[in-house]
Formats: sequence, C-alpha cells, structure tokens
Amino acid sequence: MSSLVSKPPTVHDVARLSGVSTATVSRYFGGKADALAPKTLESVRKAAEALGYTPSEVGRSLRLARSRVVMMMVPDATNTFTIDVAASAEQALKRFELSMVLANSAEDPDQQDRLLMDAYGLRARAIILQGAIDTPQLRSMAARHDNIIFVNRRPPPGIVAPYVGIDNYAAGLAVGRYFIEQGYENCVAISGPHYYSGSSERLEGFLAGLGKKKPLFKFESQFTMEGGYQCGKKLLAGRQRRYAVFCGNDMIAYGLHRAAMERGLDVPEDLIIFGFDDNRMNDWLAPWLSTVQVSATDFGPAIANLVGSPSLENRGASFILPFRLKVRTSG
Amino acid sequence: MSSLVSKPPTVHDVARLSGVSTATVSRYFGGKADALAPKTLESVRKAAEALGYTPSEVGRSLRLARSRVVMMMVPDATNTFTIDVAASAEQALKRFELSMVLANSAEDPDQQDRLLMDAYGLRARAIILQGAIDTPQLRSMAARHDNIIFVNRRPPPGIVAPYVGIDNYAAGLAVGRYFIEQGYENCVAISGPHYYSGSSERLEGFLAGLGKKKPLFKFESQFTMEGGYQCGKKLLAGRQRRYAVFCGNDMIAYGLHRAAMERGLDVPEDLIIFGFDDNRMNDWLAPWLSTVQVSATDFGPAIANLVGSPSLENRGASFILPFRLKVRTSG
DNA sequence: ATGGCGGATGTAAACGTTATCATTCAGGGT
DNA sequence: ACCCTGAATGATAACGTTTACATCCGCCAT
Repeated sequence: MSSLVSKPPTVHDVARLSGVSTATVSRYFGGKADALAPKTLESVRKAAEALGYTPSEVGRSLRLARSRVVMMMVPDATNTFTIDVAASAEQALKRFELSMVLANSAEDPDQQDRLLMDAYGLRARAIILQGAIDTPQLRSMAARHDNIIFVNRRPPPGIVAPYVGIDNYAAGLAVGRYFIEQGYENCVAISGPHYYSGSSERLEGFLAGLGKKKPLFKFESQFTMEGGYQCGKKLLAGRQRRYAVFCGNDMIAYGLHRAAMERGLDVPEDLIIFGFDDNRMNDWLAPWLSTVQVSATDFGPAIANLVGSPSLENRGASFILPFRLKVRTSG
Repeated sequence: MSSLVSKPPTVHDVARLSGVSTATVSRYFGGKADALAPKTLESVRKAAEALGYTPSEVGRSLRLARSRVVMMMVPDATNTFTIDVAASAEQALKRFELSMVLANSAEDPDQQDRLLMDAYGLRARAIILQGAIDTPQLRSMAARHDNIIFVNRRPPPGIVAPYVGIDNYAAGLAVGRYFIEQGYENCVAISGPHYYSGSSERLEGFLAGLGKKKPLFKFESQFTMEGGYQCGKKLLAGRQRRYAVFCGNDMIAYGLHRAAMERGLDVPEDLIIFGFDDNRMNDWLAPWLSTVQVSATDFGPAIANLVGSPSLENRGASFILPFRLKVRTSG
C-alpha cells in the first residue's frame, strides 16, 4: 500500500545540494540559464543530475496559471481518421511543449459535457473538439473559455470560435460532378446525421454537383460501419440496378461494402462506392474504395498554431484544408 | 493576444460570496459535504453555481502530491488494436476519476525516453507502456517510480513491474496445432521483431505447435503493414506451393494480403493467412483473416485496477488475459 | 452551575514553482 | 576614495488547494 519510492526531489533539494537559492535553480530550468555564471550553472546541473530532478509540471502550472495540457475530444474512437487527426495534433503540439489528453465522447451529449467539465477542471490550455455536439454546457464553456477549437464540425451558430476542416460543400460538389462526368446512373446518397453540419454540407454539395439528375434514394446514417451496413441492406434488398453510392464517410462505405459482399455483389462491377476521409487503411484493406482524400496530417499544424499562438483575429476564423478526389480502380 | 475571458473563480471567490471559509468550500467539493450544516451546504452550492466554479485540478494535485493523469504509451498509433486497448483503459480509468494522456513512441527509443520524462514531469499517477523498449532511461524510471505497467510486452529482465497481456506462447502453440490439425502443408512464419518478447514467444509457441513439421520459411518483420508487404513480396516471388502463413500480428497479415492480391492470388484458395490480435476492422474489411482473437476491452479493467488500487503483491505480478482462435472462412 | 462532549466551522500552513524586488559585488571612471 | 553601473544571486510572496488544529457553541450529565 505505502509507496516503495521516495518523493520526487524539488527545487529546494537541488538548491540545498548545489548551495544556491531556489530562484537560481528555477532560472536554470526556466530557460534563463544564460543569465547564470558558468560555475553556478555547472553546479546546479550536477546537483539536479545527481538527484534526478525534473521540475514539477504541477507546481509550474499553478504558479504560471496555465497548464500545458490540451484536451482533444473525438466523437468516435473507432474511426481511424479521427484518431489520425488526434495523432497529428499531438505530434504538432509537441513543438509547443504541450501534451494532449485524448477523450472519447462517443457522440453522447452527456459524455461530452462531462468531459468538458474535466477539461475545465484541468485548466486545459485549449479544448479541441472533433465533432462537437451543441449543448448548453458547450455554450457556457465557450463563453467562459477563449480557446475552444472546432475541428471537422463547425461551431454551432452563436458561438464564435476557430474552425479547422475542409470545405465540405465543395467536396460534396466535386463528388457529384465526378458522378455526372463518369456518366453514373442511379445515384444514391448515404449521408451522416443531419445535426452534424459537415454531413448536410457534404450532401448539399453532392446534390448540387449532380445538378438536374436527382438521386434515386437518400439515406441518413450514423457515421459508423454498422449504420452503413443497415442502409446497405435496405438499399440492396430489392436491387435491380447498378447503384452509384456516395457515403458520408469511409466507415459508412465499409458497412455498405459488407452488405454488398453478403449479397455476392462485386465492386465496382455491380455497385459503385464513394467514401469520404480516406482512412489510412484504405490502401491496404479497401483498394476498391474511391473517396475524398483529406490529409489527417494537415490538421495537426493548423490546430497547434491556433493553440500555441492564439490571436484575436483568429477568434472566429476558419482554416480550410485541402482535399482531393482519390479514385481507386481495382479491387 | 490578451485573454478575452476572466480568470476562473477560486475557492476564495466562492467562500466570499457564500460567507463561509475556504475550508468549508473545500469540504463541500472534497466529498465531505455530509459534515456540513444543510444551510451552509446550500449556500455554498448556490455560490459555486453562480460563479461557475469547479475546483482546479492543478491546485489539488499540488496539495495532494498526486495528480490524476495517467500516461499511456503506444508503440504504434497506426495499429487499431493498440488504440483500442488505450480506449478501453481510458474508459476504465474514468471510474477512478483518472484521465489518460495518450502518447505515441513510434517504436523509437529516444522518443520513448522523452515521453517518459514528460510523464515524470507531469507527476503522472501511473505510466502504462504498450510495447516498452529497454533503455537506461526506462530502467532508472522503473527504479524511481513504482507505478509503471507493462502491457503486451513484458518488463525487460531485471525490472519488476506488473504485466498485463495474453500468454503469447500458448497462443502461438494453439495456432501451430491448428495448422497441423487442418493438415496445412508448407508452413511459413512472419514474426514480429525478435527484441519484442511477445514476438519470440509467439514464434516459439507456433514452432512447438507444429512439432516435427518444420516451417519452410521464417521471416522477421516490423509490426507494420509495410513490413508484412515486403515479406509477402519476397515469399510469393517464386511461389510454387500453397503456403500457410502465421503472421506476428494483423498488420503484417494485411501487408501480406496486399502482396497476394497484387499477384492475383485468392485467399484461402491459394494462400492461407493467420493473423494475431483480431483488429476491430477485420469483420468488416478482412473477412478472409483467421486470427488469434484478443479482446481489447479486457485490458482496460485489468489496467485500471492496477492503477486505481495498487498493492505490494502486484508489484511483479502478471495478469494473463484470455484469447481464442477466430477462424474466418469466407472472403 | 460546572464540566465535558461533539458537531460545525474558521485559521493557517503547507504543496513546488516562478516573478518581483532587493541585495551583493566587482570593476571602471572620476 | 568615491560613486555609478550592471551582472549575479538571494529572499519572498504569490498561485489554489486541503487538512491538522483550534475555536465556538449548544446540549446533556453531573
């Protein structure tokens, strides 16, 4: 039960051992080392090394009234893309000596609110929300906290905060036009949940891209494989034609694909599937999936800049990342 | 540049507004609320609500000399399985009111050491290492810190610390026996890196399971899709037989599969592939992959228990999780 | 009436750090 | 000898919490 190890050394221990004051030790570790006399510097270094001292981030945070942790909330930890975005952010934040706490809201409003409170309790330097859900808690948080960053899903109307993501409408539009260009008949859309701004933008863009050619069916699904699977089963149950399906994201596309496999259909001979995000696994496990490619690694630097050097003019700014259509031909 | 929002309220603010002392406010939030008179309790509640007060985790950590963050290190953030284990741990730690910081060592010793220092700086309550690499830093850390937990890769000899994972030898053995049972000829092993204890145990178990029937080839690969792909290309280059391949993990299996696809081979008609871990995606994207199924969700509770209520007798204990062979027949 | 007891609350000292201010000291110009 | 300057360092007061200890008060047994 009792700890087997001694308490970590503090500035005081180092100060005592090296015969200087705590202020000097603090200067050594606080990046003001060049203001120290060479021999003091050396003695502090030796003492710290001997004791295995590293400054306590806790004491430091308290004194400086700002912590070094950033909270990243993902709406779905089972979606590789959101994880890749998180990983990219973590990487980029390292340059600012910030660490990232990853939390999973699982698309649950209550869970999100609980995590927001946690982040506030931790006095997080910033809160990054992939796929935020509009709740009162979120709004009161946004009012009190000036460093909430919305990723992939725009801030709900009324909240001003920076946004990082792609232009979903433009991407949907590009897919719609591509369908027309390829001469696809029997177009179908399986979009994500309508309350997710990105979903509706993607869908509207797609419809606009199709122009006069209206889609045969429009489904709405959760952004999950299971959701895509269910829609797929419905769609393919009485299948008579070769559908061309635009899916709200890759997870939905995987689900649709499974439904197609179970009916013995071939892609793209019997069914055309278009996804969104381009999950990392696609090249390996879904070489049949054409998709809107968004580079997860682009997010990190954009997010980290916003966190690391916040500025007034970025308060309500949007950072629009590039996308491109990635067409995969073979299966 | 300057913050647009006011500083968060503190115990003092709440105390002043509700006309009690800071101690009483602290008692209210510290779980000792039942020792308060009903009317005091109510007035504190109202004041806190009005100010939107939540205790600072930083102040609390400093005072209590223990933080509530746990650091989880993964060797490969692109491996869904490791992420699932992390997600499971995060979920389970929540019961102890602990939050998890996710960090990616990317199998890089220096990166790992840097992250270990970070964790120490944060005075992390525990450090959870999926796939630890044996470095001097790790050893000095283990000596000083009594709450390092090894997951999936055992503590290097000389370090006593708890281990959570499966019995890799037994799992390899089971696969070997299964190969024999099925009458597979032309057995091949593509194992993970030998310096990873789990790899060699899996391989040795597999060889033991095969018994007298020696494998045709043994490859060693990184635990990545790319690694599996390269081995696959070599293996299949001069292919004359129907190989039965045991892969060190699913990532390797995916890579091998891609190599097979590129040569136009069918699984399992032309090539038998057996993986390890059973990534969540398999049911959807790799229905051709038989594998050793390890339930990622089993890890969380085991890990959280170790962190939440550490005990002396667990110091060097092993927590062995179950596995089973998951045979998928169709493609 | 006195003493004791226990419940409710206040006081104040830590926890480890850093910024501000004060101090010391060496050296150079008069 | 004197003062001034600047460089190096020390003393100290915060930052927001929790907790051991002290205090206060009402009540009951003597």
